[in-house]
Amino acid sequence: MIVIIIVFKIATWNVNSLKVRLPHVLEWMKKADPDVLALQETKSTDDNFPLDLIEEKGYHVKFVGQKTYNGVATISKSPIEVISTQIPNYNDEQKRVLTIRVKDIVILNIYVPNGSEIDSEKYKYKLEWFSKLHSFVNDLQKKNDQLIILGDFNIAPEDRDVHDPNEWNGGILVSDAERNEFKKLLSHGFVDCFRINNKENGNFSWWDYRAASYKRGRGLRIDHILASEKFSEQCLNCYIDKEPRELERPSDHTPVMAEFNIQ
DNA sequence: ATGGTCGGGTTCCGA
Repeated sequence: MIVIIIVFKIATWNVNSLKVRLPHVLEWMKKADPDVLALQETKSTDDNFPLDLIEEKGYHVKFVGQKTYNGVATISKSPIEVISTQIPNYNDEQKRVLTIRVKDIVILNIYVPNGSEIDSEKYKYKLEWFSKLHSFVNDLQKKNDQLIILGDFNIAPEDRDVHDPNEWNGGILVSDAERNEFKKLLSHGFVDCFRINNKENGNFSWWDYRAASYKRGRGLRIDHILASEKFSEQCLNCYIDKEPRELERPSDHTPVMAEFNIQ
């Protein structure tokens, strides 16, 4: 009996300005060969989006941006159908969401608000944003079996995702309220792909630019790929690639990629 | 050691 495995690779990367990071992105795509790459913090208006430079490499891309802040884009080797460029029924000026379909897989690319400080206005916005996300995800689940939520969640789900849990204890990105939002996604039928096979601590996707955090290993795992439960059974592997964090002028985040058997 | 460094776009804000 011959078993055919078709591997479909889905990745996420907060690039912190696509204009600055496009060479890193194209180089990484050549190396890692993702079928889909979700980008956050493009910081590009739609007018200025480097559409031609991506399409001339043979990729498809959809994007939603704004001036100065936020912005998300999703690049794909095969054609993209856009489902939504926002959370429906949520009047939010900030461009943080892009939902697409590629090959019967629905992929929700999110840039979760950072939250700034506990109990700040931005923190309240982060929690409100999540409440709207949950109902959107619930709707998507009704219609789609193969569902991916990925992006910069700005949440380190557990202490093993934090370089020094005591130092971070209760702060932004690790507070109970934020972690509960992440847990709620898991309890509503999603699996954190990275944690299927890797239970270790010390695996991070973001290191602050300041205080030589990367060199000192002071990171957090805040970029995630969640798969709907049934689809997660097809996940073969999920890894964080630290290599781009070592380049000149790196993003403060590094890519995360999950591989699925779609046969 | 309670700071630091990026990016965008102006002379500061957000992360």
